[in-house]
Amino acid sequence: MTEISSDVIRGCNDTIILYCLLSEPSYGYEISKMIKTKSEGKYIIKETTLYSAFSRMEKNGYVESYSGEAEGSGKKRTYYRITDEGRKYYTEKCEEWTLTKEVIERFIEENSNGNY
Amino acid sequence: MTEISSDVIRGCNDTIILYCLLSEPSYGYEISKMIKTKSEGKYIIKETTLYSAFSRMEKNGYVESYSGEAEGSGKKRTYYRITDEGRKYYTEKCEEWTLTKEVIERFIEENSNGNY
DNA sequence: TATATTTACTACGGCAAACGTAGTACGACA
DNA sequence: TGTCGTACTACGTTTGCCGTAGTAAATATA
Repeated sequence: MTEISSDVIRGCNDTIILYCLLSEPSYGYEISKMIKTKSEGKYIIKETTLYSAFSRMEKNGYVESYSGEAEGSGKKRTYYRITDEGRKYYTEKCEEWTLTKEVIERFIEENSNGNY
Repeated sequence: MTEISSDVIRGCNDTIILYCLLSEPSYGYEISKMIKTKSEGKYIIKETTLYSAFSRMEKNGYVESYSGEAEGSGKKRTYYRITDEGRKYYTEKCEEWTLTKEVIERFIEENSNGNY
């Protein structure tokens, strides 16, 4: 069975993560669940990929981290909040995706299984 | 102005190049022209990217090279021909693209310029 | 005729994102 | 008591893209 291409997704992990932060701050584990759910189990982001994306994006000013705690317990988590720069970056990435996708599709031939 | 994402294209260069070889063998310079034309100038593949893709794909058995000469002159060129394995690989890559694209698009928000 | 541009590559090294492996630590559950 | 889920961190490898540079022949331009 065909699987997600990690080489294509490579250029989109930042976009995917930022999407998950658009409405409210979140943290690693929750985001990985969101991605799994939203993709209907088709894409499961690797932990190392996720956390390295966080630190890269924080360095670039697209997200900000703060320490919060899980409800009930006093356990700490690192939350991430998207910045204005991050929103701008997300928008640009979406435009870039649309353009790139259109170009790539000129070189893609859908198989004609669907012929009838 | 928005440009092609080389991080997204990264996973697709092999597919793009193989597409150019589907109908007949070709060589580096011609393929780079084909890509530029077919993408309406939006994607210009780097020479190093192209030639390293050739050697990688030849190593993997997706293309075969042979020495031919340009019409008129006795100048030599290296032509590439897609193999059966290469065609299979191309088909798989297309399926993978379609699946990956569908997943990514769940995390993309088109800007609403087009609202009317 | 001299020079620049186009054609057609090869070699080498660097970079960045993804990923494999491993390890830590705490809480819940059985 | 031990396993599973949660919530990470550290470290090193791989892979594909790309910058720079160089070669060389053919063709266009001055």
